[in-house]
Amino acid sequence: MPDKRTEHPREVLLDKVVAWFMQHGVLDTSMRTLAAGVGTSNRMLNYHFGSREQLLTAVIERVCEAERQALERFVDEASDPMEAGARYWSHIADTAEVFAPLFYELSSHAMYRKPYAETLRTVLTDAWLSGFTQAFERITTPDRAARLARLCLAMGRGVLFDMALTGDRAAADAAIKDFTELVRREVDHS
Amino acid sequence: MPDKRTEHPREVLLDKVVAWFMQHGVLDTSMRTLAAGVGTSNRMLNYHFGSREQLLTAVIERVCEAERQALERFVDEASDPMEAGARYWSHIADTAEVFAPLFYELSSHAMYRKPYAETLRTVLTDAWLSGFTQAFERITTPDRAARLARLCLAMGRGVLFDMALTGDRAAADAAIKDFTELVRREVDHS
DNA sequence: TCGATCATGTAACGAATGATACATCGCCGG
DNA sequence: CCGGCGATGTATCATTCGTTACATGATCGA
Repeated sequence: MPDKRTEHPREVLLDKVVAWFMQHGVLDTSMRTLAAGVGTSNRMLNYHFGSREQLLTAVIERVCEAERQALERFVDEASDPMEAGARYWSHIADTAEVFAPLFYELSSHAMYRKPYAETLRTVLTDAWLSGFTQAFERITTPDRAARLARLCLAMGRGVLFDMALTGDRAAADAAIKDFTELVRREVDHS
Repeated sequence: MPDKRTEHPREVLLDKVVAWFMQHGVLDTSMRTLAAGVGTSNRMLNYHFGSREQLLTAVIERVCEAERQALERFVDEASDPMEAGARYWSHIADTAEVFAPLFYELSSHAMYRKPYAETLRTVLTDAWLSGFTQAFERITTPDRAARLARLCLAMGRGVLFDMALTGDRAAADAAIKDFTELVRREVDHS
């Protein structure tokens, strides 16, 4: 068990804040509502994070960090990119119900605000694109690897979007399966 | 020129509101800020729309209506679904810079609120899925048409998302081109 | 034990919010 | 010409917002 003093209350609070945001949304949640939702006071939120803006930044960094770790695991396991992708998709899908709305909300927020867009673009697009490309280069040419990587990334997000909006997990799984086969045939035939 | 009295001020106001939202975002825009942005007063926004919530509903219905018309044009022209899709993509891409952020913002908003989700799901997913499926049934089996339709829809949204976040139109065009060829080969080989 | 430092609760501030009451304007029908 | 009605401007309501001042509690080293 970690020493109580080493788990800074700010981090513990941030975990709860992210969890709350995943269930209730970010942009129309006030500091007081959020504070009540995570069992503290708005006074504490401002004490630990400084301001609402800094809290939002911390939230974005936290989810981006989770993304980075997920990518790292993916690259480590991606000896067969197709299989690793399929396995990773099931993890995404399992957690998507609470994760996807926050993901798209923060992203749309970033589309209006360049500084956020820069951060999210780096983490969500550049990093994943690089990871996918590396993985595909093990089974095809670099040029084709880059193209397939972009398609996989886009497809994953599109399917995730549909699932978040419709709640239809089965259809999403089927779509990923269809697409995986499509790509596999494409790689084999080349 | 249409009679001045028949273009209800509410509708012309709604046009301006949607345009403003596309450039500046919805959720953190106040009635006063919005009113100033579209050259009126918050008094007028409440007069014509009743409340902020009803205004948001009107905005969603407006963009959904635009979607419906776009779909209608697509289905009419989709004798060759692949070519129609490519043509329609270029239209999407041209208008995406101001359209996509609002699209994803409203969608993420809907993911937290079931009533909105129902409306958006019907217009954004069911209708388009049906349109794509119809188009593909002209060149392949019904089962495969449904599967391909879902893939195309998801891919379009994923690529649109990437483009909105990165601003990289060329990469998006290339991805759509790659995917189109992928699908075309799949249809031809079956 | 004592003091220091971090954490927390209470209460309040000024500003901004969504909404409205009231008066007024302009236009068209009679 | 005027009477009604939709549209608009002005001013303000009560709330809620993000933030902060001040006081108190908790915990641990010296």
